[in-house]
Amino acid sequence: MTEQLAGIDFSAPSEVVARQLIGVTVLVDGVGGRIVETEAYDREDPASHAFSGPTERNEAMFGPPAHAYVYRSYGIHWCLNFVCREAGHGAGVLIRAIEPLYGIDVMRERRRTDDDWLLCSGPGKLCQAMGVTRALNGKSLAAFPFELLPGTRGLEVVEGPRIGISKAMDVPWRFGLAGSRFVSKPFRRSR
DNA sequence: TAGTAGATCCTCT
DNA sequence: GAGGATCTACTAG
Repeated sequence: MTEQLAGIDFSAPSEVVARQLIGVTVLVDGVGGRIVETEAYDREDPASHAFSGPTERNEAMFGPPAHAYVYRSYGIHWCLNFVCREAGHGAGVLIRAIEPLYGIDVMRERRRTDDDWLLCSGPGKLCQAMGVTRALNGKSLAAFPFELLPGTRGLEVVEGPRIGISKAMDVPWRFGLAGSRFVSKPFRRSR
């Protein structure tokens, strides 16, 4: 149905969507770039906001797939998730890093840096650079200001343990574009 | 260069 | 009242 966006089936399990999102270009109001790093979160995942059931904050995560779930982290930063699976499931993919391609000047101004790596190499940074706030929580990824463009197929995707969480750290649900210098932390090259 | 701690505020218990 | 899917600056080696 409409869960297909940029060639991605958002009704698939979060770890599948997280892998497929690598290489896809995401824009917010024309500003953004290519996704180079994601993390998958699922309802049955102790590290996930959805683990303890629906609340006012994570309501969007239990909404329809291919929608945005934006939350505040550590009271300071915003983090952007894409909802997947089906409505009511409570699964999502955290966008951790992108390669800046569009509206770079705008991002540099928002982030107050000329270093492209510092623009979007982390969940909080990319939200600041792209102007993501809670105003976008629950918005459809198929409608303005969001825009998703299909990525290059056949990209090499690497995986590893997730970052910045205190539970289920051994689950390899972090995905990244192999060889990209724009990931927040380098992946340990898997053989 | 790598490691550590503080900032800051919303949400849940 | 406590903790968190982070970022940044500061310190030690």
